[in-house]
Amino acid sequence: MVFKKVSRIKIPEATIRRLSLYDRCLEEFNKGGKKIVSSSDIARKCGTNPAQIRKDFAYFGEFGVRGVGYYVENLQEDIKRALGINRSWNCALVGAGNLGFALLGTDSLAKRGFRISAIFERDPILVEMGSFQDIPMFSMADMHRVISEFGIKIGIIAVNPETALKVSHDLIDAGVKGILNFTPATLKVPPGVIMRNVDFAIDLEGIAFQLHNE
Amino acid sequence: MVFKKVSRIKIPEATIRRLSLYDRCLEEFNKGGKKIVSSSDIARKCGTNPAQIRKDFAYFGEFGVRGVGYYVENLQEDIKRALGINRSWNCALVGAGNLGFALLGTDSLAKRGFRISAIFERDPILVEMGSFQDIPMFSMADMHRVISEFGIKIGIIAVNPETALKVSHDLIDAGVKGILNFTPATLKVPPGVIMRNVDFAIDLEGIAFQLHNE
DNA sequence: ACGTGTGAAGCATTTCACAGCG
DNA sequence: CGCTGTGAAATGCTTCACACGT
Repeated sequence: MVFKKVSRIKIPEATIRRLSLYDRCLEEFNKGGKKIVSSSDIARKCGTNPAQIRKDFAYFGEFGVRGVGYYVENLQEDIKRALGINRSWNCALVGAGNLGFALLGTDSLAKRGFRISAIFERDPILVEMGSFQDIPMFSMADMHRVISEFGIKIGIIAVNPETALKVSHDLIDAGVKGILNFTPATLKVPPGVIMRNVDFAIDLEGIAFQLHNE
Repeated sequence: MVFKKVSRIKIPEATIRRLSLYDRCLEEFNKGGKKIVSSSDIARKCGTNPAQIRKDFAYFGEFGVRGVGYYVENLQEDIKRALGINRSWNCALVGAGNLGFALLGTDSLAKRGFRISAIFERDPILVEMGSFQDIPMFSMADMHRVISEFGIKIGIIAVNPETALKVSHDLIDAGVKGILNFTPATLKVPPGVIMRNVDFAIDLEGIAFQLHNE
């Protein structure tokens, strides 16, 4: 197996998203006891085409064996390495409302290597509790100190839209380099900081549009 | 203003997403008392470029006035019409866990014309309550009957991943044509049914990838 | 013989640049 | 004159088809 240096080739955002998907598929193949898969196997399972998959891999190296296929376990390792999730990432959750609890309640983040290691919340009564599920909980005022102390690089904004702008500034001031924003607010970030939005309403609007035009 | 028939021209998914964004921006311009905006105004506010915006509009018609710009209110109407959200859509929420409550607790869906008009939940104790925030709550077994009676066309899956596959089948059987899936399960749908996935972990992996490569 | 890896072709989307119109 | 609307150019992404290695 050969692993390219990612160097200065621009890799399509779509490729990255698909790699995450492939990785999930492989998880299932693995559970099913499959040792070797072909690009067509993966394609069938996750609804892309085989050439796409091989091309996606090719950005990062040669992960397979010609005439044979891909060794499931090796491939998973390679993909994780390519994505940078062959390690654990500490995240800060800002906002302990229903959405925040939903994120804490699912294991799908932890399973993918994202550990929420601090919670920040406005409501003093909640903060009073000190922690939730063994994750320490702080007031908003502690954000700068805690995030730099913990060396947290990823922040998750799950507050109400009005507060989102201030929170994003505070996170960035504290040294966060990547933000996942669950509010519909359009937040601007300085270069060097990555920002990704999750907006249910936009997805629903996409659905509405399709249905609208039969 | 001229409004094209959407006819059989394929409109990029990305254009649809951006239109939703533009609409939000206009909301803010509107609140700020602005009556007329240019494509550059919108571009600045939501981080695209003016040509992109004009091109996006052009798929649907001529929304502006040459030499002048766009009348904010008219433009919003036109965009909503283009997206098919100049009306209200009834949705069914399946799963009344933290995530479900988070969706119910935010007004951002209602503000965009999506009304959750039925909740389905597995836990009998919750179902016993009969309703939540005036929205009737049913057991899973009632899904087929209620959805066809109410004429619901959009379903939101907010259950655990193991249950997601069955729920998707049940929704489709009941006549749902669009599904928003919050689980990481990869669900296949028959032609004629739209499926959109919301997967936080994939977005986080996108962030991790960027950070990983400086 | 088989399935990967990859240049080249094909398609889609974005950006440019300017004509058109108030 | 200014800003939209739009063909044409540029860019980016996906699919094809076949050489290559096992």
